[in-house]
Amino acid sequence: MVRRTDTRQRMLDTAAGLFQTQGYHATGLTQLTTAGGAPKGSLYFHFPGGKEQLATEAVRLSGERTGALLEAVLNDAPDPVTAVGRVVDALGNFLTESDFQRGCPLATVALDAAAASEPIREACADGYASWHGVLHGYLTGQGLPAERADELATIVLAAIEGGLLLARTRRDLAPLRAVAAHLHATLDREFS
Amino acid sequence: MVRRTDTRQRMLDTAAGLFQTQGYHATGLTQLTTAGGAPKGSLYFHFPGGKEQLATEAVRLSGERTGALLEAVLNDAPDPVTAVGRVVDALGNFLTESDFQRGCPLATVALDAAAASEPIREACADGYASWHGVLHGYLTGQGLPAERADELATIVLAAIEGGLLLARTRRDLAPLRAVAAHLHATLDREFS
DNA sequence: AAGTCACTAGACCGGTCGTCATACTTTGCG
DNA sequence: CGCAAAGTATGACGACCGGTCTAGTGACTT
Repeated sequence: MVRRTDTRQRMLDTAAGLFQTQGYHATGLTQLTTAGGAPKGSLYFHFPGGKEQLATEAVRLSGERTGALLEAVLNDAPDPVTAVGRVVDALGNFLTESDFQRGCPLATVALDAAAASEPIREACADGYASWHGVLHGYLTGQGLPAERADELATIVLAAIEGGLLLARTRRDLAPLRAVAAHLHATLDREFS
Repeated sequence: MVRRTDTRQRMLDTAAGLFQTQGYHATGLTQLTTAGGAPKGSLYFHFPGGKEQLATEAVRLSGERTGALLEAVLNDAPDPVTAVGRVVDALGNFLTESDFQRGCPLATVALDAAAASEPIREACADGYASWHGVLHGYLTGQGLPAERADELATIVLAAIEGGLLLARTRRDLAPLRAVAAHLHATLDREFS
């Protein structure tokens, strides 16, 4: 099929952004289409499954992009401690730059659509799983046994997610900084 | 003013439950009122501020209840390690009992209403702050210096929140268990 | 010129939140 | 006791916005 415009991709981009900050139910189709400069009718051509399909694909997109970014930052750092430090720093910057609107790309949708749509919930779960995979791969590459890397990856992910949630809600980076310090100490001990 | 019925309280109760599992925007007024057995008109008698006021008060209620529960569990335990372990166990039970619907009482609303309503966001932030205060008080009572207790309380909170988020999304207690193990080790080292 | 296909506009119906006039119940007081 | 006043309950109503989809436009092919 020859695509003549980039409408579909633009829709996904804006959808990913809006869903990240507002969640699934708070984001209306009108907002999605006008913000993306696309006509309302086009949505059902590109996404026959409607809003749910759009959200599912947007979530998958966010998950992949963030996963790739995570991998890049990790591989670019000299050691695990600075690697994770840089990841948290970057997330903190996203938060402040967006006036505490842009936290985790998946969390908001994950929570408010979990009860409503199984496909969306799955997409979020897959996203988290892929991030976990990236962390796991990195940690084993650093010499950790698979089992320990698994656990540690989960802890890093959970701590960061919790830190983002608290920081966004309190409009204050302090929780994220505390998490960063703790992860620093934890990884320091792990790779002594 | 003398209150003659319990309608208001019932509304708050059901609202707290629905908002916890579905979030703010996903929960309609119709659902709120029918689930609470009260007609729509009564809502605006008891909560002139409408849905937003109801949500704000429901969030405050959830925050206080959970804070009290947290305090009770902590004070009932023989030492910090088992104390935090019991908290995580309890949360895990809530999750499984509710088929992974009931995670953190605040997180869902915190994320999906943060961008839409400042009063609700504040109520969530206050809730988290109070939980942090409970943890902080407990840790200083166990002999930790105030500054360290502050940081550790944040870490415990963030890790648990992240664990709940991941566990709910993946419909799997594993992340929560990893968090529990990690907090166990961390506290063990702290109170060696 | 006719046909095909990517794409779009706007109408549709159902549900949203919020309001209101009305009805019922309890309280205070003569 | 009885009546007025305040407190509380009710659900029909309206303006509006939600997501959905059909009927249509217009560019490209053959």
